[in-house]
Amino acid sequence: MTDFRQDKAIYLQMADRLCDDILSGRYVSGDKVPSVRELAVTLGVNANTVVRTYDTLSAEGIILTRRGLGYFVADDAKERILRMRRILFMEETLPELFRQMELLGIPMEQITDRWKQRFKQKEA
Amino acid sequence: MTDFRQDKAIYLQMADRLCDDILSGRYVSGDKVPSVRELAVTLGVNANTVVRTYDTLSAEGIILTRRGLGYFVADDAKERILRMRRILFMEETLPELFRQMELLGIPMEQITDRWKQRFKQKEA
Amino acid sequence: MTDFRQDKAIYLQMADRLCDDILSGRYVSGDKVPSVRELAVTLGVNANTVVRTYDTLSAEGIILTRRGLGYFVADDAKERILRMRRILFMEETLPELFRQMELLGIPMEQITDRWKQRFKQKEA
Amino acid sequence: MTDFRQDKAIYLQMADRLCDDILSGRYVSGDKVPSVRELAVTLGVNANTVVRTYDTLSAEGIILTRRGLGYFVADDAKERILRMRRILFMEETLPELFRQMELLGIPMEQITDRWKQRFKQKEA
DNA sequence: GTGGTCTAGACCACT
DNA sequence: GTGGTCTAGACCACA
Repeated sequence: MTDFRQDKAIYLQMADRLCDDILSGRYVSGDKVPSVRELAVTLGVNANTVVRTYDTLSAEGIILTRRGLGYFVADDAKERILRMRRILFMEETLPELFRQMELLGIPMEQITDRWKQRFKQKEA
Repeated sequence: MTDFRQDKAIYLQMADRLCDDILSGRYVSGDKVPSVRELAVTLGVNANTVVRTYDTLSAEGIILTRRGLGYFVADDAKERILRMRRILFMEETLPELFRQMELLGIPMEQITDRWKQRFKQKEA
Repeated sequence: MTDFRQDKAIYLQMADRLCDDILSGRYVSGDKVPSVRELAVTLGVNANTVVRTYDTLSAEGIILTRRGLGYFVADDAKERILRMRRILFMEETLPELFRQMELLGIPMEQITDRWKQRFKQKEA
Repeated sequence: MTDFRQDKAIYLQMADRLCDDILSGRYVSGDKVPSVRELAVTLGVNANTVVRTYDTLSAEGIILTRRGLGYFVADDAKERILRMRRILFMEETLPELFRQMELLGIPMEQITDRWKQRFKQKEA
């Protein structure tokens, strides 16, 4: 059981991670993703949990199943994820961020400062 | 049943909103908050759910109960909330925001632009 | 275990039946559908199987979940089902029907005759 | 891997197609059907899958194997297929069609219209 | 070996 | 009592 947060279902966190991996290029269209049993062992979760993750992603058209062969990254997987995530970011994350900034009295400069700091760290 | 997200417990969302109201000044120290029954009717939720909200906030020292009178906003409520929220913002919200920006390829300029737009709207 | 066909997953057959019931008006928008455990007992299947059925329908926007209360038929459930089914009928069922008719040398008159027979039976 | 539906076993879909070809006259009694390896390459499937298809059709008496020579269409293949398919059509396909028509409110005229359209297209 | 389905049973959170 | 999640383990079909 590797590092999963308590406040969100494991199968959803696994789905999010796979999507992250597709966005970052770790998996590209056509790639085979780990088999259900393999991933279950790797992450120390039950096979059914992996099944649920793959089921979810499959329903969203992000991965495809080929009988007896495994799950594969869909052709337009990255585009689909980007589209969904961008909508989520613009319509949920950002408004909520701004709301918090106003409530907590955090100025935009503080955000941009942190952003630059992060950038410097990455360079180093 | 007014607009609650389904991915988080209603009683926690209600607690969050009450905290928001304290931060925004809608309620100040010493104010009486709505009675359990009243709030239950207003929001269309079960009375038990409201009880749980107030229990949670009580345990955090944000509201206090006076037997037979109701719940009242604690003296240092705003400070307590600010402290907790700021930590949450800096250690959770912001890192996650930056991670998403990098994954989605969203530049900081887009964030600041939106921020300015929001500011203009508020003025108008 | 009441009458389920062998060639299709039980959870999908259950989903189909619920959709049939919505189309036929047995359930209308806002109606509560049987609880997971109740339906499991009624149909003699495992609760997890019912969960899977409801999960699927939920993902398709046909039913909605309210925490601690149950599953309810969505507002536009009937329209959604009709839309999906009609597309399936026109693009899959009908072309396949015609193909079979040609291969088997079955004339349209035979179909219409059967249809009329069915109609008479229903009247009686 | 040419266009196979995912809701039915590939080997069964291949069997169906071969039967279609026999019904349509593409293959007649005594004809040799493609070798396992050839068909496997043509359709991009595993050779084992083709073997399974031919096994199934052999068991149904639709094709016959001659050791060292290959598989050949049986004498009464067409009649056998016609008999099985007609029963299936009348007892399964047609009742289900009618049920769908009633549920979806599709009148028989719409079916006959489409049928005529299809006929015209074929003539042209 | 791969996925797909189902069962049994447990624990949790919410209403 | 309601749904939500997870585990354990089994059996099947497919490649």
